[in-house]
Amino acid sequence: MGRAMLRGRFGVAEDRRRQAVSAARRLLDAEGEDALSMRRIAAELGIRAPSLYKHFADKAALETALIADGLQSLYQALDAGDRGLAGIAASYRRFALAHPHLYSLMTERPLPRTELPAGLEDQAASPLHEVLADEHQARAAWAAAHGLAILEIHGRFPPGADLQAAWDALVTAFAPEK
Amino acid sequence: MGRAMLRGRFGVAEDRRRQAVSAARRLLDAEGEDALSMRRIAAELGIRAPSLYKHFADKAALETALIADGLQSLYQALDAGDRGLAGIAASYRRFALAHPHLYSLMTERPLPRTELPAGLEDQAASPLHEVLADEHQARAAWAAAHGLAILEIHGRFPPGADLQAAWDALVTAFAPEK
DNA sequence: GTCTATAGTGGGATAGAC
DNA sequence: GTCTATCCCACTATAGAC
Repeated sequence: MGRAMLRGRFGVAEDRRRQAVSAARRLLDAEGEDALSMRRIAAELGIRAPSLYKHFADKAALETALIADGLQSLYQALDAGDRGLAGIAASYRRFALAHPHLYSLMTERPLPRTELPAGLEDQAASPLHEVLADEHQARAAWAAAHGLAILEIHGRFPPGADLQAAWDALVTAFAPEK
Repeated sequence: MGRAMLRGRFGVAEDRRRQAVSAARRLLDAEGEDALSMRRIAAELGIRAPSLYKHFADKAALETALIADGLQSLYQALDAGDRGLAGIAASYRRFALAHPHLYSLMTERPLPRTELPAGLEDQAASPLHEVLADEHQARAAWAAAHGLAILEIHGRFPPGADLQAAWDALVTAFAPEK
């Protein structure tokens, strides 16, 4: 039995990729996007930056893996929570606020669609589409949730604003039973 | 009569400030945020980067002036258009898509409230508050408009998606007469 | 108010040895 | 697959002459 099998589904190289993505997520959560340099990520693994290029073509490839990881996590968060519109909204908000820098990285740039695992984007969106069948309504509702989340992350609402009330207003506005 | 009076309301320094902000806006519109360096902005004026520090304390101060200029333009766009919710939405979208990099700069970071002209933020928000009196609804509607605009700017919707239909769904969801 | 010169920082990425 | 050494880049910002 070769070593590869003892390591399970993936070889060493794949492990390093996963480790690098985890390290990048830790850095992002703890220190924000400025900390996301090849040097810092490598240091988290106890190696030097040039070694990362044996596992990722360039920094963009590492970021794409990070975005895919984030989409997976977001889907799990939505899937695990309450299935109604209010529940989805609550899970979405909770995820965004728990990982603000990751959430920004995931949403404030074009999606590298061709580099992502097939179906991942649709999977992450599926809980919302299950409760809002009309695609235009679903897009508007997603945009509204994203807007509230990202504006809250960036501290754009007046200090002391009751944002839960704003989320409630969003849910009411798009409530399917209306 | 001194030279200052011949120049109108502001002196030379103030002119340079305005020129720098205009140059920054041109650069942003034409080449995006990466082009917004002190060197590039100075070059647009035919001077060197260090000279800009006679007019702005640091880069953040220049960016704040740029954001204030953008808020002013946004208000003018909203004020000049149709006053209903649909009209405001249309003007908002048009402004964001006409100046995507400026719009990103204006919204994807905390607002430097204490450094902005007093009342500017409220003025920009006033057209929406005139049509949506409930503050929670107004916040949700603003977030929805921002979400649609910024996601469209970043190319996050599926290619070929009918985004006008999504904006229509937004307006319908928040329509005051409902 | 502009200039030149430069300090100081940090980044992505490659070459080639082991 | 990791290392060291290094390249090349770009940026913000300051000092001091004019």
